[in-house]
Amino acid sequence: MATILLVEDALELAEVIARELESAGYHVLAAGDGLSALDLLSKEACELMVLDWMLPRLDGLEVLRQVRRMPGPIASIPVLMLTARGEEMDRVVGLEVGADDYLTKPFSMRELVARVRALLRREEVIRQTLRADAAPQGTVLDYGVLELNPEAHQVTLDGASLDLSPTEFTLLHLLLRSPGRAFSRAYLMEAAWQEVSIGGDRSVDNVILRLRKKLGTMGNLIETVWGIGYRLRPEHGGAE
Amino acid sequence: MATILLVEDALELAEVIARELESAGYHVLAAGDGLSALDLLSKEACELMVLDWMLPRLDGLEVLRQVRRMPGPIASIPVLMLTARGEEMDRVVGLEVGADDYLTKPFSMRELVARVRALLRREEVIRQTLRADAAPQGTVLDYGVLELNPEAHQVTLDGASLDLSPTEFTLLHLLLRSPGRAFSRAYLMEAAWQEVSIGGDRSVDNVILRLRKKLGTMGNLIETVWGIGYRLRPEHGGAE
DNA sequence: TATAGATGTCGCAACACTGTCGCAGGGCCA
DNA sequence: TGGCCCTGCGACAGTGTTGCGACATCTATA
Repeated sequence: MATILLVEDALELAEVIARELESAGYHVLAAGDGLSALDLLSKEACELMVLDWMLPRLDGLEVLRQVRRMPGPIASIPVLMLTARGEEMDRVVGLEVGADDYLTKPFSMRELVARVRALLRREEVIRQTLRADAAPQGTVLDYGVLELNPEAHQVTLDGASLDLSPTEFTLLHLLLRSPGRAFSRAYLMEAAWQEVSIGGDRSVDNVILRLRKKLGTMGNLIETVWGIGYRLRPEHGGAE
Repeated sequence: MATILLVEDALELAEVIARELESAGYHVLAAGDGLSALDLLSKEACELMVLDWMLPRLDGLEVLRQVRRMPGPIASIPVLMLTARGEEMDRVVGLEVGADDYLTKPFSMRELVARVRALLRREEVIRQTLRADAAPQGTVLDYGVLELNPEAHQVTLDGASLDLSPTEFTLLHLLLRSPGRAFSRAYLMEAAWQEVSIGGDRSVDNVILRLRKKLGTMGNLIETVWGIGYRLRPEHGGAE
């Protein structure tokens, strides 16, 4: 699981947050001030930083600045800022230095975890996008009797042309690029809709439903991963 | 490597972005306001523009408008717009003015780079395809009962000569060169009109409409790809 | 300058797409 | 086993897209 660097000087709050994140399945490193945060960051591999605005020795803003100036990929680590005051000024400054998201105290642990999860997910979407981008775009994807041609924007099933709507096409394309991999609804939402999902992810369900219907007997190619989302049935020898 | 024009008035953010883009291998030019952006753009060769929505002197929207009105190919430069979370600028508004993508602050640097790369890549693909499509082709194209002779600038349907207007001819020629490939309206616009489409792509519709009409019963050779554009029905054994 | 053909724009109607809802069925955990 | 949550699925309404005729504009030509 992902490692999160928590930078918070208020000990009690730090403990609560750490516990919460850990029970959400993350590995948490904690720092009580800015300097040790920077120190830790340069030594340990972290995927995300939760950073309090007010810190002893080196405040959050300054930490953020320095992080962004660090060499290597660590400089672009996603940062979730915690700020006590909701004053507009603070936000603007924070954002301009390059925080990825912010949360104003007081906040619920539920919300914190949600934001963290969202940030990490977005990061994953980005990584995938970059990878997909490196591959030739117009590649025809083959998957048993299914064939998807991005250039012609067309899908054929067993040679017969399938008439898919844009959304259906995008989603199938996504699934087809990583057969066997399970995608969460939220992930699919962000990747195919380019939007942050705010609840109501039944839209994804519906597209899947329609896709399955159009696939007819091949509808079972799309498997449901209970409690998670969907995936394309891993392709194994001639099981058609 | 590609040159990117960064237009952002918040200095710190601009620096962070510039550093990030540069370490991603791009050459970055920076402007702090709209006027200097336009100035720079007309003097230097840039492949992409990252444009903040809120700018002193001339806001992003206006800059974009003027850019799109500039003479020459520079008008079609890909633009990635930056907006703050508060300023409700939807995809809709952005796309209406002709932004190719947009990002809402706060965003991660990784995401920015990902988008930039995606835009440049898309542009590159389009350029290549356009070049290929523009290559002189003297070959007579056959497509079932349709025959197009570029030299004679003539089309015959079932042996009978078809009277096409120049635009209609160009468009049909384009479609005919890649049967089955789906063309977006924007692409057709660029290819046949040598113009950047800024909305109003109903012109394409109309040419298609007229083409279909002239093709008579064969009008259904040109298929509509919903939400995308048009394509010539792939030619394959009597699947009518 | 008048005319005809070519081409872009507009508006309306038809249609496709998509998100939401409610209900039913089934898996998961205590 | 019972309750709860998740998923499947049909229906429906709002929205966006396309087809198409009508009209305005532009251009070349006599």
